[in-house]
Amino acid sequence: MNERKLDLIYRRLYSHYGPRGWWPIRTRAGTPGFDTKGYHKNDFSIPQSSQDLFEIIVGAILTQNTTWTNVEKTLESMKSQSLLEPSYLHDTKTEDLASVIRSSGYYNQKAKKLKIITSFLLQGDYLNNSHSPERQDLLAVWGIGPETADSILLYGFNKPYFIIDTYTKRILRRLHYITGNESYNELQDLFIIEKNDNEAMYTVRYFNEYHALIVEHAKNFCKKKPVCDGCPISEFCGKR
DNA sequence: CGCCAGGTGGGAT
DNA sequence: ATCCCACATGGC
Repeated sequence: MNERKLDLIYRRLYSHYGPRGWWPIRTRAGTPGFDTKGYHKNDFSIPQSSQDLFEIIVGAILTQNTTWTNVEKTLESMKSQSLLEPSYLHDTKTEDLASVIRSSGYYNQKAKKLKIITSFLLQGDYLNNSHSPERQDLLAVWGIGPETADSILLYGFNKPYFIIDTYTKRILRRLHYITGNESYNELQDLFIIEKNDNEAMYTVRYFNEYHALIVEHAKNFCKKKPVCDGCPISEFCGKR
C-alpha cells in the first residue's frame, strides 16, 4: 500500500523527466554513449572499467555537501594531473592533492578522505573486477558515511542499496510520507521492494533511476524554497 | 550581500 | 543517543 505510493511517485517522476543516465562519468563527456556532461545517453548502464569505478568513488566523496558543478571542475583537474589513477593519487601528498581539489570545497578534509579510501580500495583489490566491499567495511573507513557508502555500492558496484540524502528526506517530508525524524536505516527500508521479481539487478536499476529522479526533482521543483507550479507530483503533496 | 549545495566526524551533553 | 559545530568553494 505505502509501497505502492512510492512506486506511483517513481513512475510519475520517470514519465516527467525520463531516464537520467546516472552516475555521470565526467571524464567520458562527449565520448560515444555519453552526453556532454558525462551522463549515459542510453539509460542506465554499469561501469565498464576500473577507471570509471574509481572516478565514481572519487566523485561520491567530492560531492559531499557540495554542488556537482564544483565537482566537475575538480574531476577535470584531477584527470589532467593523472590523479584519477589510484596509484598516483596514493603517492601524492595530502596537501598537494588538496590544492588540486580546491574547487570542491572542504579540500583539506576531502584530500584526506580520498587518500584513505584509495588505500582501502588498493589494499582490498576492489577496483579490479568490481570486487565489491561490504557495506560495513566501507562505513568503517574514515570519511565514508551512509550516503557515500550507498552511492559507491549502488552506482559503483551495482549493489541494491537505496541512497537517502537531504533531497529524499525533503521530498518525502513534504509528501507527508515521513516525519523527518526517522533514522537513515528506517528511511532506506521504506524503499525495499517486495515483488515476485525482486531480482537483484531489477532492484539496482530501480534504485539507480529513482535516486537520480529524486535529485532532478529536488533541483527543479522541490527546492529548499519549493516551486510547486507545474510539479509533476503536486497531487500527492499534503495528502497521506 | 546571504543562502545553498547529491555529508561526515568529533566533541559535549 | 542526540544536538551542535567545523569544514570551504562557487553559483545565484
